[in-house]
Amino acid sequence: MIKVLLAEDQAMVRGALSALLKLESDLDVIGCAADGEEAWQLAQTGKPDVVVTDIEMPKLTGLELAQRVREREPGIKVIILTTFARPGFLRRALDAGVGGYLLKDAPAEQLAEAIRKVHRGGRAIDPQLALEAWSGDDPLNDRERQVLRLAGEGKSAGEIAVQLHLSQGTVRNYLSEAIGKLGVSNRIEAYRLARQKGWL
Amino acid sequence: MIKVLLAEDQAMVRGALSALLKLESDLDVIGCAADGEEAWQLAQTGKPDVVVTDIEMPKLTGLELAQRVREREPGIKVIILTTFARPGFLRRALDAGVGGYLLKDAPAEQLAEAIRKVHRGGRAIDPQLALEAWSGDDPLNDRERQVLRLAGEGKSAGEIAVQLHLSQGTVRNYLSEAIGKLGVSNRIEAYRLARQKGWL
DNA sequence: ACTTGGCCGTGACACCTGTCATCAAGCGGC
DNA sequence: GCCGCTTGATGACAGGTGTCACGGCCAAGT
Repeated sequence: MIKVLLAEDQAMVRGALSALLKLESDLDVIGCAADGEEAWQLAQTGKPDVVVTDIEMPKLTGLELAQRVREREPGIKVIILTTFARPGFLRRALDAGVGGYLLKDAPAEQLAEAIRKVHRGGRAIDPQLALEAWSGDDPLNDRERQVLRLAGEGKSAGEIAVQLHLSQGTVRNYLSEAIGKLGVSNRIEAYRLARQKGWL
Repeated sequence: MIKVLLAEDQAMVRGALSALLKLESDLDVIGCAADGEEAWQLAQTGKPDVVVTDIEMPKLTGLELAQRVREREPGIKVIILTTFARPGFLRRALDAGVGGYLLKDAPAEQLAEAIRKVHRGGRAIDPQLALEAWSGDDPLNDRERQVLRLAGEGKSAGEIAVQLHLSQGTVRNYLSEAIGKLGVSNRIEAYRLARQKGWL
């Protein structure tokens, strides 16, 4: 009997996934968490074999959760289950030592399969995504990322400068750098591209 | 026995919701569709009592599907099940005559309940969303929406002008109008706000 | 025929953006 | 020490953006 903990912020999806896994006779859903923090609590008390988690969650993201689990509960495996086919996310997930990375686009049967495979010590990485992951590296540095994030929220160079304690000119330099590196022609496109790639 | 058709583009979620509904003894999931077009085909052949559909789907959105169902298969009820708590979406859904509008944030039990209620001829609208829906009207006209959509993709006034066969100055006027109406200070914020409200 | 209102365009202005060359301070490394 | 490197600042410039006033056109209303 494989003990599974489910972390997913959308209640409807959480309940549905739970129902899905309960159909499998060799899986035991020992808990459901609505955010990363709750998942971490339940992981410590419930001692699941595998944690299935979304990435975008309140309080603690799935990636942060994975990292913490590896550091402090290395016996527990983590599988990321997310909407986002972003190479950057997969990269970071692998860095955090996850056992699996599945997309919500994948057929439902794959989830139980992945849980069994990871529990046996294997890895379950979405195949087409695995290819993409090594196709493009994040060219941005920390400052460029920060600046781009704020620019994407509609902030002007001046506002960004205040927030980051830089001069306005420096902010514009970083933005210009980012725009150049990404091969686009303005901050909006730069933001969209970086976001789509999972680089923010 | 209530016959249910499920339309949802993410396979994992589709399968999970199907598993969830199959736990209910009075519900019969007669089909699952991965896009709006497939859902429409299955709705015609399978004659479900209720269609549960996501909004964002390939080929035909949930809103368009709802409209078509009301026009050509008025006996079939539609329930929208979506991530997006956007007043504009709810408004359009109600205009399309849907029987229910649920959020994926809602507890899983509500789905079966909503299906039963709608099948009995009732309505199942997410309560907090119903309030919001009448709180703010879309102040934008068609041109402003078009221009804002393109601006949000990072296009400059010149590029937008070419695409819409307008002059660059006119495009800037529309953008300025939209920015003013939304009470923000640049096109990026205007785009984000309009998008968040479901007005694009 | 006259007015009203929506749609589109123009021109002018201040300000913001994106680019580039350049400079200064700090920080390991050999 | 001197070197190379990084981080941040500065100033200048062309071009884009946001605002505004104004003018023409056309389809209703009256």
